Amino acid sequence: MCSTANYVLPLRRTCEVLATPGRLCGGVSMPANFPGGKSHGAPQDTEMDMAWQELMAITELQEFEVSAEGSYETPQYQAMEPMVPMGSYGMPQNHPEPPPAACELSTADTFDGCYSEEVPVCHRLGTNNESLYGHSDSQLNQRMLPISSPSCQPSLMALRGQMNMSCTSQGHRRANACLSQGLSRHMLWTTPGQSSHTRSADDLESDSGLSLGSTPPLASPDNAVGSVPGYQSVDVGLTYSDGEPDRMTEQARRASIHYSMNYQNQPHSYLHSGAHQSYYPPQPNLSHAQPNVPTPRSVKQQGQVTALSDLYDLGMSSRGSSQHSIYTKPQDSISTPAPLSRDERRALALKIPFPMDKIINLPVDDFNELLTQYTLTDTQLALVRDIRRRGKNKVAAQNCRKRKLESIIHLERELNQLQAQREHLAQERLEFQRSLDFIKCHLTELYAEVFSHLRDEDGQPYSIDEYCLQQTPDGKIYLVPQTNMQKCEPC
DNA sequence: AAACACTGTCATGGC
DNA sequence: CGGCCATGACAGTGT
Repeated sequence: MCSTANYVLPLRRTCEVLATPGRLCGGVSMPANFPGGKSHGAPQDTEMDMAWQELMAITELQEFEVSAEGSYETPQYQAMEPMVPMGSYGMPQNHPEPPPAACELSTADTFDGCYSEEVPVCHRLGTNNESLYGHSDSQLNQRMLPISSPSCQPSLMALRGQMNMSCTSQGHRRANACLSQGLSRHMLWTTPGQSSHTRSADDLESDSGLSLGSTPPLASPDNAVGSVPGYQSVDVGLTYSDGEPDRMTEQARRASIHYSMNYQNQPHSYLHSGAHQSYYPPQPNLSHAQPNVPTPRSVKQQGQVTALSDLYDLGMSSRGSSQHSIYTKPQDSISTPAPLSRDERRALALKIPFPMDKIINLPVDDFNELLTQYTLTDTQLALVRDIRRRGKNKVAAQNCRKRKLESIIHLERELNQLQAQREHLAQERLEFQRSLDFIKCHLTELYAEVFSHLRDEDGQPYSIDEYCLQQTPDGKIYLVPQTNMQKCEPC
């Protein structure tokens, strides 16, 4: 059954083939007379057969290459195909302890105990030795993988030559855990040199509501108070400094409220537009700016709204919120409402006869229709359009910031996931590399074992340093002199 | 006082 | 072409 004749057939044919000039990269032939029959002892042959079968199986592994960064580049490996599915060899991660990276497997027992588990293919082969021994060389050849490039002879020596290569690239760089932390919201929000720009007094006024480009200067009543004739004709009966809203006296505030209440007689008075919404720019969702987490500021906002509601309940149309003072800590939220916003004050000053929410939220057609219902001066029209523009932009800015925050949260989450995935892949790569090192080590030992059983015509062993085994595209194995082998390597 | 967060506003570009 | 929207930038305000 375990006839070594079957085993040595390929090598006998090797001798025959090698006798043909030009077959192996220059036609170097080296007759390898392998002991056949019983003259060399069955036990030795059996052991050799097993080693050979394992070697043939391992040969398929020549393509099993985990590309390590500059650590393991072998053209012969890359030229071979196809690749054995990795799963067939059992990844070391299934074992509590990974196989040793160095050649520690010098005994067959070690193979049985380790490699057979690591490489199920070999295990399978080892348990079916008899049938394997009965294979004809063609059957054995079927187990040998073809070479992708016939002109380039794959060399088992290439594997042997790599046996000493250490896989130093296993160490993966730990994912930068600080990256996520570094991507702080603050970093994204901060704009350098913000405070370096100083505005002139006019600029400050523009910040207080002047529309520099879209609206002619007369559209700004704050400026127009002293400079625009059209505005001078407006007597609102109150004085305030736009730049000092907090200094708005209670008397002035009451005056403004009283003034606004005069609009109750108008067809679209502030109160008619809805008590809680009148003069109240759209606050689509105050929680937008601070999603989910109620900040002290949002609490204050709520309190402010409550106070405003009280005001409205009292019949006051004042919204009581300034663009910057809406979050002002209510010193006396009941008796002292927050000052009006600039636009609200301007609207009051110019006697705009409809509420802020309508100015801002009405569709453009309705808005234009609303404007046609009143005879407004150019100043008033400009102010109304500015109020509308600013109000819409305010909402847009709030939404924009909300989206920005959500985007940052999403990206941070994604970053964490990618970092975890990267670490997982790095670990997997390390395990693959260990497995590959083990397989290489095993292959080297099998290679040496095969050589130890080869004999020339005089019964002398072949030197592993002088000869090498080569596999041809048809799967045959040849014994080639090392010097010729080296000559063939460049191809 | 400095740093930071939040907000409103403007300018700009795209639709 | 006007209106709307999105967004970066800036400044004011509060914590």
